[in-house]
Amino acid sequence: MNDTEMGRTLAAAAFSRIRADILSSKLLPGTRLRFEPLKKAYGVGLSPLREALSRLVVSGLVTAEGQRGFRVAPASIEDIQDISDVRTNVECLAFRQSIERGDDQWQADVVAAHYRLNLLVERNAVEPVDEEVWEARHREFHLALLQACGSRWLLHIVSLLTDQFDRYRRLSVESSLSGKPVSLEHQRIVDAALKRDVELAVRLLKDHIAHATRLIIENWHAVAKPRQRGDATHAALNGATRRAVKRKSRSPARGW
Amino acid sequence: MNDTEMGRTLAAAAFSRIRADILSSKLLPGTRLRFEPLKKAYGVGLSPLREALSRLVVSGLVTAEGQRGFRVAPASIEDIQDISDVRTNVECLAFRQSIERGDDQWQADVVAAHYRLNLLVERNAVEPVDEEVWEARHREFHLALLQACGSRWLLHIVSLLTDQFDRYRRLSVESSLSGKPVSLEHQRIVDAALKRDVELAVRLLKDHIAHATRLIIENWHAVAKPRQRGDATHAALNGATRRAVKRKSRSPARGW
DNA sequence: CGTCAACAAAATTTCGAAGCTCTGGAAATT
DNA sequence: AATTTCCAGAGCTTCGAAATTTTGTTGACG
Repeated sequence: MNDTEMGRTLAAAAFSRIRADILSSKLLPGTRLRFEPLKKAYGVGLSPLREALSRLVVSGLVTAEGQRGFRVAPASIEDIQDISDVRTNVECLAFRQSIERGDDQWQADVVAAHYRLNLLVERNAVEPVDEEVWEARHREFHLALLQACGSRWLLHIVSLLTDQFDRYRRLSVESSLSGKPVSLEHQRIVDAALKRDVELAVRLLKDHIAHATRLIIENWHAVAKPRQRGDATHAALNGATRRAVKRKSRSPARGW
Repeated sequence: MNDTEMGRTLAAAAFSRIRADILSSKLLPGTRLRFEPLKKAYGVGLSPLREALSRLVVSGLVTAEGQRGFRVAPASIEDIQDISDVRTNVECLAFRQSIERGDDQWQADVVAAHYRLNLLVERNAVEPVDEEVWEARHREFHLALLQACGSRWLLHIVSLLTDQFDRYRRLSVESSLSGKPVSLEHQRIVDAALKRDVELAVRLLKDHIAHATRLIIENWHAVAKPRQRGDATHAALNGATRRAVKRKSRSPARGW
């Protein structure tokens, strides 16, 4: 495991790894997160685990209910619709500011990030590329576009929303790696941004997000419904299956 | 302590209480958060404390550095300026949607929240009103304005930013309780919102935030600089004072 | 006299066990 | 037969001590 992301404490490492497993849909929405299985799966004790899960609760990827433990945050069409709307608004705002304020260094970073992303897409035509790597590059590309906005908080909020959005995308869409239209959209966004055509660039980004959202929602019924509130942490992590649990569902929603 | 906010676990209770102490500036920016003092101050063990502090890290009110413990998030003029800008953008967006979508129930809630806030201001002319109560009502009022926006995530983000903003306001401004101009601004915002004059209402809200931000920044040098990276948890919680700590400051910033 | 290394003290992080709450099912009551 | 109460098992939460890491100090060396 790379030590780039994983901080210096076991708790921070567990946080990163569980977050990654939720984003990659190895842990499905509604899955109960029991401690014994998690201990075995991630090889850490209770304290770091609780700490990691607590952080994920505030991040919105996990829910905590009273004395009844943790679950992967549930997923719904209403939720992804909301996330998509808010992300569009916030990210376009940041993009606008970024284009207006960006200097030469920013332009260079955008070009570089775009190039690195494309490299993967091209290589993928020859040999299969690790999905995880593409996700990282894709995230870096979108971040690069906004980097010059000048607002730490805007970037932080976009980051939160990107986590949420990506979870839904990866839950619903098989893989965006080989998507030709996606690459074309990226190219056009870069072109408009470098030409400082704010209105066009922002519109293209907006369409890009809308396009992705449409794909997510179209595929929704095919993927998301089965075993929504499933119970099996262990199952999720090694392929076995268990019974689903019926419960009166004490208004789960999110913990805020 | 009311059991409304404090959840059902000790960890959740500690989270609420520490959060409240940071927002009320009982715990100053940069203050080291050592465990022994905190254990005594809040009467809980290590596990719930760590969990609470972990959640506060993600909330942006506390920073964590490797194996060197936790601190109250530092404060700076750049930071409050950024927070103010982002809050203005996000909150105005939510307000706009709220006015457009709000129904009768929303109007009634706005009027009620405004009335409850004013009640306190008037009572304050007779006997001193608890600052904590005013803060809660003030928050509820602003929330009521946005409640009809229809977006859970927008409200969540506004809530995050409000925490940050309020910390700076209470750190810098003595008390907004008896502020006559503030009350007038609230009144005008309500009037415009009820008349569904979106442009006017949004502009007034924008000015309201800008006004508060100006006060914060004007008072900045008088309050915020002294003992910025102070060391004393215990001191902060009972009034004593200790030496300041000089350190090479391994790029603190925020933990994201 | 300043710099560096080793040591000792303090603080944070982690582990494993004990306490408490919740869940599910069986027995008793209506 | 349906509802309620009680009990046992499972699981979550919390505590206190052990293990690591950091920090401050002292002494040796250049």
